[in-house]
Amino acid sequence: MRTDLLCRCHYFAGLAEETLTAAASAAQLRHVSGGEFFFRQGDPASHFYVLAEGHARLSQITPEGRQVIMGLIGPAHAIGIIAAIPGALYPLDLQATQDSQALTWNQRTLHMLLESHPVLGLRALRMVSSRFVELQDRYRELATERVERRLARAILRLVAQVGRPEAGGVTIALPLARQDLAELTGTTLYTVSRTLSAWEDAGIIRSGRERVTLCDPARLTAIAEDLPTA
Amino acid sequence: MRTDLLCRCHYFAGLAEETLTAAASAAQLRHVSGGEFFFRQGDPASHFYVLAEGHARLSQITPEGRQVIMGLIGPAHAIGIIAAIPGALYPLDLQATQDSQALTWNQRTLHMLLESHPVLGLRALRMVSSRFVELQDRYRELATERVERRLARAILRLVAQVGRPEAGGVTIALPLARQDLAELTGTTLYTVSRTLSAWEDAGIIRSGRERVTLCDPARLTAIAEDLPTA
DNA sequence: CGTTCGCTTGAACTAATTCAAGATAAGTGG
DNA sequence: CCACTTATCTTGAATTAGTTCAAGCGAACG
Repeated sequence: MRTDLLCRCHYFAGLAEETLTAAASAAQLRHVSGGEFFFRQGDPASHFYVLAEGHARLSQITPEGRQVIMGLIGPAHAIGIIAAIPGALYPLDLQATQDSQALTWNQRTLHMLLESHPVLGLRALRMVSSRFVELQDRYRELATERVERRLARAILRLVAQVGRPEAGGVTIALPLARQDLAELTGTTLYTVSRTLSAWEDAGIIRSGRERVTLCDPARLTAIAEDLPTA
Repeated sequence: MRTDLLCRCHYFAGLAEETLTAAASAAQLRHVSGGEFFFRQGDPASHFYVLAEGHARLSQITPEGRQVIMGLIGPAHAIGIIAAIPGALYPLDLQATQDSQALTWNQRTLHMLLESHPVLGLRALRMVSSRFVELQDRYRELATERVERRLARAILRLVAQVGRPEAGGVTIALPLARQDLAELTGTTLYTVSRTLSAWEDAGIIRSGRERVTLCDPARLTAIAEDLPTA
């Protein structure tokens, strides 16, 4: 079942059976309780992780103490390939938001794997590059777009990532506070609350305590893409 | 002299003589006139570049036509390692802002180099990772900090990168319009102009047409870091 | 010498933040 | 089961940082 998990993860998907079993058998299992940290910003990058169960939050904290969420991590996400680089430090926090389990490889194991399966090196480059491109897009959004549109995009992304179909809509299957959405989109909890309220009045979403259900994806997409609101 | 250039570039710095000469002799030289593009967003990522002479701008353009500058590139900067990934597309534009020359490797050459010199694979991962971390920092800045502070940081970075000492200060050795600074910091040319004017009145900088000279680095740093303005 | 391009500055406007107060919902313990 | 406590969310009102628009200046350039 470990190899199943690895298959679902972009980093390992489609690799030779032999590579997968080698990786799977070299992995250790680590459990982290909700609220605890897999690692902290500034720690030596000692381990590479593939989340097996639970959810976690990648975030940075500013010198003034304001938090910025760089990503929400679910099962089959790979995190921390930076551990392949000798001497590197983690650039952000990875905090479990629920009780979580992850497969993990330490630096030495990772190096052995990379040496005996060179394709993993190219995969690592591919993964970091694609994250880089995503981050660039978010940067451009933040630099040029209004809060409402950024929030719309964030919700669409989350629905795509962890949406659970339900009567009358798709619910984001994560406890997600207004504050979290604010830190994810670079705004304040008040603006998020106001915007969600407006969308709820318009019948685009339904929402409650730490919960958002998307009812009218087409209209939210129209907001995200600035299409005519016909 | 090609190997000299490579040595000054992070990607190749400190590698074995043999690797450097292999890379240098496999490279082609490409000339691009000011205003022309090395590559455009969406083009197949066919070449890896190390800029030898001139300057260039990495930028994205929004669907609405607003430009965001992701970086300013000078001699000895490596760009486009994404060409090592089969099937990848360039995620942004690289436009020469002056007549420029670059060493370049096409995909096939790059693969041969990477295969015969495995250290280059790790270097690639290291380079992308470190750019990723930088971008994360800029993202956090954009999400949490005011324009003045972001502008201060941008100028300090540029001074560090391409500062030329001069009587009474350090000048950014690049034609740099207010508009460029705006696109670099996610604001408008008007706000940049007002902020620079205020700094000039305060004696922190001197500035003119497409030119900025930093006179009082300490005070600008104080603004960037929000230190007491004693 | 006139035109262009980049820069400055004022004035009006607006999106978003901040602060404050209260409402709602979810636990907690008696 | 109910009162108490705590955390999340909502909403109004005041404020502000930054944008947008408009007009004009001044240096560079053909």
